[in-house]
Amino acid sequence: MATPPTPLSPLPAPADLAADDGAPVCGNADDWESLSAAESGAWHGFLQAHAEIQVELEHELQAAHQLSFSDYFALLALERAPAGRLRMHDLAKPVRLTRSGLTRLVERLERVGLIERTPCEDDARGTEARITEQGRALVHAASATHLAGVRRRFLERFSPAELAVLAEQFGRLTA
Amino acid sequence: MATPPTPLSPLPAPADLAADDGAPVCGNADDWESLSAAESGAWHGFLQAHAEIQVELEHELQAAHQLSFSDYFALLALERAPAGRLRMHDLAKPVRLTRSGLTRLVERLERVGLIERTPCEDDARGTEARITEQGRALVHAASATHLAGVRRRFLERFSPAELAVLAEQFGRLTA
DNA sequence: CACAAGTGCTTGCGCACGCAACTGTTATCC
DNA sequence: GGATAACAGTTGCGTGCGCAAGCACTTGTG
Repeated sequence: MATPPTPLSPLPAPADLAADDGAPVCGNADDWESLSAAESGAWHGFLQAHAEIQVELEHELQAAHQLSFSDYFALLALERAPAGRLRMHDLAKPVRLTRSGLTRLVERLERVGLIERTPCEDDARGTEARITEQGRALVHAASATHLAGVRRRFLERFSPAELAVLAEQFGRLTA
Repeated sequence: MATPPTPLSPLPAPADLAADDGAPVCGNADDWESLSAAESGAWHGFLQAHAEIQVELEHELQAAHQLSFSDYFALLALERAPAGRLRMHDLAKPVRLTRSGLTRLVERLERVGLIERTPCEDDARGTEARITEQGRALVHAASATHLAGVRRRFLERFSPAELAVLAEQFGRLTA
C-alpha cells in the first residue's frame, strides 16, 4: 500500500522516452502478455491452487478441532521434537512466524493447556515450549483430519511418479 | 485456535480401544510417517516453495512501489478490465478478498489516488472502481518488478516442457 | 573484572483481514 | 402492487501478525 514516503506513482512521466505513437504507452504496457501459455498457466495455477487448498484445509481444521494452521504446525513441530520440547527460536522456523508472532501463539496455546512454557535450564534467556498430553492428543486427531485433506486435495491427484518429480521440482524453488 | 465451543481436546480418551502396549498411543501416532518420500516431499515442497516465494516477491513489490499483493492484484485486475472499471463484486474474486476486505482496500487505493469510486449507473446498489492514470502508471511499473521476480524465483527454474506439464497439473488441483 | 556487543524473548503499536450484522436496492411471487 | 427474498456494499468488532523498541541475560574483549 502506498505509505508515507511515496504515496503516489514515483514515475518520471507518462511517456518521456519513446514518442507516444498511440499504441501501448511504453514497452511494459502489459508485461504479462509476454508470458507463454505454459508460463502463465504454471504460475497462476501455482498461486490459485495454493490459495484454494490453503483456505479449504484451514477451514476444515478449524471446524474440526478449532485449530489454525499456525496452531497446528506449532503443535506438530513440538510433538515431533525430542521430549516434546523446543526453544522458541527453533519453533519459529517450522511455524513460519516471526518471534513476536510466535510469542503470542505460544501464549494462546499455553492458555488453553495444549503446551507449557518453562525457562530454559542452561540459558536463562531462553524459554522452552513443551507439548502437554492434551496437546499430543489434539495434534494426533488434527493430523488425521489434515492428512485426509491433503490426500484428497493434493496427493490423490497425482501418480506416484508425478509426485516424485514434483518433489524434486519444488525443491528447486526453495533456496 | 481453541475457541468457545471446545477449548480443549474433544477426544474420547488417551487410549480406549486398543490396549496401550507402550508403543504409539494409537494408530495415528504420527500419520505423516505413512507418507512416501515423494508424497511428503511434494506436499511440503509445495508449501515451502509458496511461502518463500510469496514473502520474497511481496517484500520486493513493497520496497519498490509501496504496494502489497492485494493492492497490486486489484490494480492489475482493473488495468485489464474494459475501460479500467470493475464492480466491487467482480473485483473481489481476482483479488481473493472478501467483500469487506475489498471495501477497505479500495478505500485505501482511492485515498492515494490510484483508483476512483463511482456509483454504478444501471444498478443503484453497485459501486464501480476505476483505475486512474496514476494507477495505470504504477501498475505498469510494478508489473515489471513483479514479473522479473516471478521469472527469477519460478519460471527460470523450469524448462518450457516442464512448465506446460506443471500448468496442467496445477489445473487439476483447482476444482 | 568491568563494559560493550550480541542474543532470546516480549511488548507497544499499527494494520489488513474475516465474520456477522446492517442499509439500501433490485428481483420474485402471489 | 405490495410483501418477501436475494443481492451489493459498508461498518463494528475481534484477531493474528509484523516491525521496531525494550528488557534480560550471555559472551567476547581489554
